[in-house]
Amino acid sequence: MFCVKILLRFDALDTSSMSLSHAILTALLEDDLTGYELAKQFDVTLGFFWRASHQQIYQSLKKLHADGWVSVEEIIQTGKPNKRLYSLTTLGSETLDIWVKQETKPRASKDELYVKLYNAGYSDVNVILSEIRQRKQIHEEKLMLYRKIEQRHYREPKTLSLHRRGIYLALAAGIRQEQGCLEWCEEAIELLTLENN
Amino acid sequence: MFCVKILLRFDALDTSSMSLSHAILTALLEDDLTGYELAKQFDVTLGFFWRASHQQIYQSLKKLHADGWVSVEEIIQTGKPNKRLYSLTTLGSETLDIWVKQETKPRASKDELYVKLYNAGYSDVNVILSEIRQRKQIHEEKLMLYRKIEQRHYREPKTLSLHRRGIYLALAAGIRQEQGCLEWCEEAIELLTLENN
DNA sequence: TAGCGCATGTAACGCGTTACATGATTAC
DNA sequence: GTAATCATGTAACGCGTTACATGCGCTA
Repeated sequence: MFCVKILLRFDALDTSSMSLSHAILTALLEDDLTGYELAKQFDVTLGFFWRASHQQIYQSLKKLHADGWVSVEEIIQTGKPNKRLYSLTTLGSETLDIWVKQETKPRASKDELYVKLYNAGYSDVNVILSEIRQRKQIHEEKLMLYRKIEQRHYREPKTLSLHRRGIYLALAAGIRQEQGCLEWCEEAIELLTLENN
Repeated sequence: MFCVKILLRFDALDTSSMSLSHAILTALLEDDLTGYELAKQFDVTLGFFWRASHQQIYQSLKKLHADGWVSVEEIIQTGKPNKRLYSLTTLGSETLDIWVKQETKPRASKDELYVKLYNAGYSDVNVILSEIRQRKQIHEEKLMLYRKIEQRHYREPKTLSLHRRGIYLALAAGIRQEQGCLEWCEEAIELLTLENN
């Protein structure tokens, strides 16, 4: 008896990962934007949930353009560098739609701080404590920012359009998360400040 | 006028990132383990906060060994493949300690679901909704698991040793997170099920 | 006889970060 | 004179994922 193994490779476009691309396409849904503007956009709204550096964005845009998911218009400027204004193509929005409809598994949020906690008792707790205190402050600041945005633009979520409700929900997730982290920091500080054992 | 640029590169060991390595070292604090056992370990406790596949782990172990942070003992077995049992070296635990004392910025938890929410109003909401419902179930299951562990081993955190308090706090963070996500899912389902607009 | 558990690995490839690079204009 | 803003990029490198590979023993 013998056995023949046949290996066939279908190197299809990997639409499943490449999430930055999809985040960019999403940002382009509402507005045509340049790479520079996208990078700024990612520093605020969308970037709360998906960080990206300008280097990454320019690389992605190049790829998105090569794949025909976005089109470019070069805008000549004087006194400033020229711009490249990107917009969604039909193919692009179709691809985005397909992606939205695909399932995505939640990726375990990796946080080194939790790994560090496993070192309590082996390493100096005060160092970990001071890091948690710092974290607490960060979460407080973020929470305040999110709440401010909520107050300004999303006071009555039920009256919003579907699209704005989606954005509100992303914000709401951020608020809950920061709130939870904040409370955790307080619990952690209390528990680690107790008389040692 | 001219200008001479001198570029010096100090390619020091990058101790700042490489977090999987540190997670492995942390796991080795308590026990000597094989790669296989580590992979299983990462499927439970530590892995709640830092996922890793066996491929990654074997690669990291190789590197950790080359750097002298762990030592190996080959264990000959019959009927099964041999094992390689790893243990922390003095250098390894020192390096770990240095890492713990370094600051780590919280990495924005990337979640594609939030990006997808920005597509509400452009793409089919029902698809997003059903994904949120699925998420809800996942969070419920995780929460139950975490609570079970809490009940079993961490009922009175204040009486625990420092080391166990650290682990409890990691667990507590997990509980809060799942709880928060769960509540968010409920809010989202309610808001997106409303009469469309 | 098919599949799972044990146990270890290699290879390919994409994502993400950091460092480096340019060059004009405007504001302090 | 210094720094920030506008605007675009390249290169190097490590992290993470997926696919592929091996091979014995036990159990349903």
